[in-house]
Amino acid sequence: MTSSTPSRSRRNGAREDRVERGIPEATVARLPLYLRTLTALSERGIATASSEDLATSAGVNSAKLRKDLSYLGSYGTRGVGYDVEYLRYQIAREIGLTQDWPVVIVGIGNLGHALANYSGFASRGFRVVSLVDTDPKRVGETVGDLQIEAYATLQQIIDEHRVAIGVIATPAGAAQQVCDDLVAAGVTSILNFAAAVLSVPDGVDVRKVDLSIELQILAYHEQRKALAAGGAAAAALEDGVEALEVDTA
Amino acid sequence: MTSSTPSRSRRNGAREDRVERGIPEATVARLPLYLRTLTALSERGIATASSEDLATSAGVNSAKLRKDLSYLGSYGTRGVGYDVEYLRYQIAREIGLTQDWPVVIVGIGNLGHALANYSGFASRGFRVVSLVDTDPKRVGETVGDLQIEAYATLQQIIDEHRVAIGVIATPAGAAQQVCDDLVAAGVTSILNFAAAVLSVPDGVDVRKVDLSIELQILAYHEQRKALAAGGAAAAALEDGVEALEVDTA
DNA sequence: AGGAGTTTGTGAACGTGAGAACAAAATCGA
DNA sequence: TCGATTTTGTTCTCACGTTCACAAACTCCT
Ligand SMILES: NC(=O)c1ccc[n+]([C@@H]2O[C@H](COP(=O)([O-])OP(=O)(O)OC[C@H]3O[C@@H](n4cnc5c(N)ncnc54)[C@H](O)[C@@H]3O)[C@@H](O)[C@H]2O)c1
Ligand SMILES: NC(=O)c1ccc[n+]([C@@H]2O[C@H](COP(=O)([O-])OP(=O)(O)OC[C@H]3O[C@@H](n4cnc5c(N)ncnc54)[C@H](O)[C@@H]3O)[C@@H](O)[C@H]2O)c1
Repeated sequence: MTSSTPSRSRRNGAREDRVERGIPEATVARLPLYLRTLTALSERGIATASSEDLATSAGVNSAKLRKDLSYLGSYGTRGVGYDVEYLRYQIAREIGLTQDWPVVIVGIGNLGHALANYSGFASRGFRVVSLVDTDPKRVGETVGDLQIEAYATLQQIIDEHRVAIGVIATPAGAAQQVCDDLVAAGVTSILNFAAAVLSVPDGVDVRKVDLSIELQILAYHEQRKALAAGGAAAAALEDGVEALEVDTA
Repeated sequence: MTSSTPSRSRRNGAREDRVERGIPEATVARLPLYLRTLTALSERGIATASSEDLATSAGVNSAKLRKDLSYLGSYGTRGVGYDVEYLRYQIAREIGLTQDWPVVIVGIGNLGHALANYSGFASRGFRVVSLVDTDPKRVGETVGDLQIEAYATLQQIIDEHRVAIGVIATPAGAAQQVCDDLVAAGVTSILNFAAAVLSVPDGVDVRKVDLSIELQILAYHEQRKALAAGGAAAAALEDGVEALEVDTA
C-alpha cells in the first residue's frame, strides 16, 4: 500500500513530498472541519479570511491551521489571508469531494433509519445509493426515497453503483460477517457503528464511531473532576497538606 | 484545570503519579475497548487472559496494551496473564463505571430517537433520565419508556437527577445555545452530535461525534488508493513530464 | 530444589504532532 | 519609492504516543 518509490527526483520539495507521503493523519482529520468553516464563511458572504479568523471559527490554534494548510500548497497571501472560495475548493479537491461518493448502509434498524434520513450526507458529496437489511419484514420498506433491499443483492448493488464506502449499522455480532461480505464485494472503506473490532485485509480502511466509548471517556474525566473537588480535603492530608488548587464551587 | 503542582514528594512512583497527572488521554480512549473485550471473554467463561490474547481481541499491539494497563497499577501476574474478572473491575472502577451516570438527551429528532432507543447505554452504566426538545408537537411523545419533556424544564431535570453528562442532537444552529444552557444548568460533560464547534468554559469537557468528518476522512484515503492504482502510469511519466494533477472525470 | 518456559512491566529509541517564534512576502499610505 | 503593518509559511523545540526488547517475576515439571 504505502508506495515506496525510494527517492524520486528531488526537484521541487513540498508538493512532491505530499504526493508521495500524503498529508499527516492529524491534518486529514481537521481538513473537513476547515472545509465546514469555510463553507459557513462563504455563505455569510465573506470573501477573505486570515488564519487567525479561520482558526477561531474552527476552534483550533492558528499556527496549527497554517501548518495544516501548508501541506496542501501555498494558497494564502501574506499580509492578506486566504481567499475563502478558492481555499474551500482546494480542500474539497484534496479530500476528494469534487466527486460524489456512493455509499451503502447495511442494517436499517434504529440507527440505520436515522442515517438514511440524514440530509447531511448528500450536502457533502456522499450519496446513499442503497439500504440493505437481512430482516425479511424490513425488506421493501421505504425510508426517505429508498427502499430497503435484501441482503443477497449486496454484491450486485455494489457493482452496479461502484460503491467504495460502506456503513455498518447492524448488531455487533453480525458486524464482522457483514464487513467480510462488503470487502469481498469490493468495498475498500468502512464506517462501523457496531461495537465490534473489525479485522480487514490490507488496503481496506475502517473507521469506527462508538458512542459508548465516547461516553465512557467523558465519565472518566467527570469522575476525576469529582475527585479533584470532593477529594481535595483527603488529598491535602495525604501528603502533609501542600497543593490544593481547584474551586470548591 | 491542568493541575500543575510542580513536584510533590517523590516517595512512591507510578501509582502516585497517576493520581496526580492522570492517565494519558490515548490510554483513556482505549480502556473502554479493553473493558468490552474483557466483558466478552468473561461471558465466554474465560477466567484468565494474556496481554497477547487481549491485544488480539482488542485489535491493538500487545506492548501498548500492557503499557496502558500498567498506568492503572500492576494487576497482572507474570508467567500467567490477567485475571479477566478482576481486571474488568479495575478498569470499570478507573473509568468510573461502578456508579451510574444519568444522561439527558437534547433534540429528539431522527438521531435523538435512535439514541433514546439504544439499549447499549444502560448496559454500560449510563442511564438516560430525560429527553428534551423544543418542538411543542414532540413534547409528550413517548420514546422507549420516557416522555419527551419541554425545553423549559431542562434546569429542573438536571438538578433533580444530578445530571453531569448531556448529549446534544439538535440541528447545528441550535447547538451552542443548548450547550450554554446545559452548562448553565450544571452539566460539565457534553457529547455533541451536531456539526458545530462548541465553545465552553474551562472545566467542561466536550467530545464530538461527527459522521460527515469520518466519511470525508475515508474519502480522502479512498481517493489516494485510486490515485496510487490508476495513477501509477501517470506517475511514471510525471517525472519527465512534470505534474499533471489527475482527474479528468 | 532447580531449571525450563511463559508473560509481565518498563526503559529506551523512535516517530508524530503541537505550538512558539520569526523571516519572508505581500499591502497600503505617504 | 520606501517604510510601516499585516499575515503567511516554516523552522525549531518540546511533549506525547508507539513499539521494541529484555530483565524480573511467576508457574510448572522433574
Ligand atoms: N441506536 C443507537 O443510537 C446506536 C448508537 C451507537 C451504536 N449503535 C450500534 O449500532 C448498531 C445498530 O444499532 P440499532 O439500534 O440500529 O440496532 P437495531 O437492532 O435497531 O438494528 C439492527 C438492524 O440490523 C439488521 N441486521 C441484523 N443482522 C444483519 C446482517 N447480518 N446484515 C444486515 N442487516 C442485519 C437487523 O435486521 C436490524 O434491522 C448496533 O451495533 C449498536 O450497538 C447504535
Ligand atoms: N440523523 C443522523 O444520522 C445524523 C448523523 C450525524 C449527525 N447528525 C446531526 O445530529 C443532529 C440532529 O440530527 P437529526 O437528523 O436528528 O435532526 P432532526 O431535525 O431530525 O432533529 C432535530 C431535533 O432537535 C429539535 N430541536 C431544534 N432546536 C432545538 C433546541 N434549541 N433545543 C432542543 N431541541 C431542539 C428539533 O425539534 C428536532 O426534534 C444534527 O445536528 C445533525 O447534523 C445526525
